[in-house]
Amino acid sequence: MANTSARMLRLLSLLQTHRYWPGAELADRLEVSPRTLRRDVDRLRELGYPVDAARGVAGGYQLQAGAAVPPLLLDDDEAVAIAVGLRTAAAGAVTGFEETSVRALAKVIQLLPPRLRRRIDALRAVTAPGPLGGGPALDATVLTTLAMACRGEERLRFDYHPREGDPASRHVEPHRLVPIGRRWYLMAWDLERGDWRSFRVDRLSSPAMTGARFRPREIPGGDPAQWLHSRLKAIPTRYEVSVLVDAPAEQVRTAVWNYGTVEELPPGCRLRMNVDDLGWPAMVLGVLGAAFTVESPPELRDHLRRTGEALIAGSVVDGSAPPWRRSA
Amino acid sequence: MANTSARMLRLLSLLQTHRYWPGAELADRLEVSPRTLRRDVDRLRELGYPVDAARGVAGGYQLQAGAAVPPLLLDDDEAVAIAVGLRTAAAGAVTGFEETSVRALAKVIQLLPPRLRRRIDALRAVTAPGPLGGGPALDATVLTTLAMACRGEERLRFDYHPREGDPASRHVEPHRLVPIGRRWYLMAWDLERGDWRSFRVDRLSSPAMTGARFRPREIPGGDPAQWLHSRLKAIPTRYEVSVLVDAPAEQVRTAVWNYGTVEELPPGCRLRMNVDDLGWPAMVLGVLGAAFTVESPPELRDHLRRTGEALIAGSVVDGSAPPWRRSA
DNA sequence: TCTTTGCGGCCACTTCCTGACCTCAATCCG
DNA sequence: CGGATTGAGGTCAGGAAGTGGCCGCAAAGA
Repeated sequence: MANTSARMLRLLSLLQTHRYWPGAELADRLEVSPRTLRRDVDRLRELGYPVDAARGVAGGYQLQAGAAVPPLLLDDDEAVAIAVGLRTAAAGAVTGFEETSVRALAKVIQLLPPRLRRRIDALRAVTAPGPLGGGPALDATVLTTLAMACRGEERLRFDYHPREGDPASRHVEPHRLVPIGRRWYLMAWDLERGDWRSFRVDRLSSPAMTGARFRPREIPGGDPAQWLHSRLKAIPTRYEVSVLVDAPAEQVRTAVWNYGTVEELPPGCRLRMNVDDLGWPAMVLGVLGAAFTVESPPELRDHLRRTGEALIAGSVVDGSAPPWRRSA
Repeated sequence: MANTSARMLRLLSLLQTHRYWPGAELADRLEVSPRTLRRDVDRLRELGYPVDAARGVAGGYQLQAGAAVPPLLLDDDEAVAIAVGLRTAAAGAVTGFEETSVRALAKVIQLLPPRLRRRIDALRAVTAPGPLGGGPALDATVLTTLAMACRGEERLRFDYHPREGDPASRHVEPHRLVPIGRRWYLMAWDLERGDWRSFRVDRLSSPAMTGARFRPREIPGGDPAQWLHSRLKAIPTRYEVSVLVDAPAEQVRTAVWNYGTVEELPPGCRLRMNVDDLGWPAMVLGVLGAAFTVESPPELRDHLRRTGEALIAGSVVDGSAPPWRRSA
């Protein structure tokens, strides 16, 4: 603790917390003379972290924004908040940030003390917001374990429940984690099969890093995202939704988030979505409040009619017991 | 750059990135002898950051999780991802983390270089997820400016558009930022009126820190959240929704997020929400797919009927032009 | 078994850190 | 305007600490 480096870190930490610190107080906290404090501040400035100083009564030091990101010195709550925020972003709350968020999350998680990790894991699954249960539930712990294994180039064992067939244990060299649509895929070299495989993260459970490290192999084709895309084209979704909507494309785009594609078709637009569950498109259409026509699939028509009837039924004025009680 | 402190930070940074570093390479990068590197690693360990070392061929150093959060050394992308994630969490994506997230966000934002801040601000408004336009649009830049002013104890000017009356400029000493329900409120001492006031953040625009610092006053009653709550009770929402739902309380609770309260009423439950817009409760009811009865308000019945009819209308099979084209 | 790679003691040399003292400069207050 | 407060920074001497080179040792893996 008597170290200079340690003191500099503490100083940085102090400067990151409150905001204006009188020199005397800083010197006191760091247990050095004011002269040395001034030198420390100078050192920080030389390192590229601009420290602002105000003179006169109620003067003090303050860390400002500089050219580089200074080392963030976080307390527990802040670290947890950051991890939680990243996890949400990774789960798709912010379009386009899934991958970067997972990378940053892996870094943060890896450095976090176990007790904080537990606090974060306590908020178990993070569902992508929006679908209200329509999206696949994503176990954030699984996701971060995978990300850490990719980063650390560590072999991985997990149970995998394929679309068809029985669950089985796998042993792989994990390479990349790729978000496509609202899902995450793990690209890995399957050690038992001796070939590249992609795994849907939500079908994967109890991943465990084995501790064995490996040298990354060449990824076929170079671009993993593209490779995955080409593989996934073959996999069908349950419903291909196509709806003509009488609303500006922009409005529809906002409502569907990035769950579907919107095609301008003045004065309205065509909305296409690939989903396994019809609840989400129904909700979007209901909220839009615009006229629309279903092109496909027929099942969506049924679903909409049923939802519509349910809404109307519930809106009936009825002073007696609710219908679901009467029928019971 | 020839400094020990700087080198330690660089070492920490390196150890935070890849994962396993051969000692020779680290020594090379830091431009010191291997012996000194070993000493640096020791120093890190003494500071409480556990560095794992593996011997033998393909050995190396690796930073592990320790008792404390080590200084996070982030690159640009990671910093942006963190800020974006925090912003989303602050906007209410994760229940219960709004306040902590905003605090952490203020800290991060304050330290971020302007170019990164611009990248973050480019993703303008973050709407609370869920309502799909139903919640108030929150300008994240405004929110962080307020948080920074609170933290830095700097006076603030902004334009405020009250619920009733004309917009006017305000000059305040900002004290706390409090999330209540889905909204943010700023507690501040109004300098012109010489009294405590609360401001709804989404009614507030172009905030600017004046640079003048102030000494925080005593907050009346001590607990700001409570004080605000008592103030807000008086303010009515437009609709008080109450619906009996034939579904387990737990399921309903998941669907409404924290927009309303759910009261067990076996075999179903009663859902209460206070909203300004009926779209959100309608959506929840539609997605639930359970039978329900509206208790109040009457407007919700109309709204549901109209939505239901719209859904049914759109589900009609019709090979020709869509209805909204025929009528045009 | 042999090689690779980290561990850490020892030593001499050099660097830089520290606290004390001083003068100066900006800011705020009355 | 003058005095008080608070930061800036030069200089100096003593001492603490960092450094590289050397060594033998201990794991881990082929």
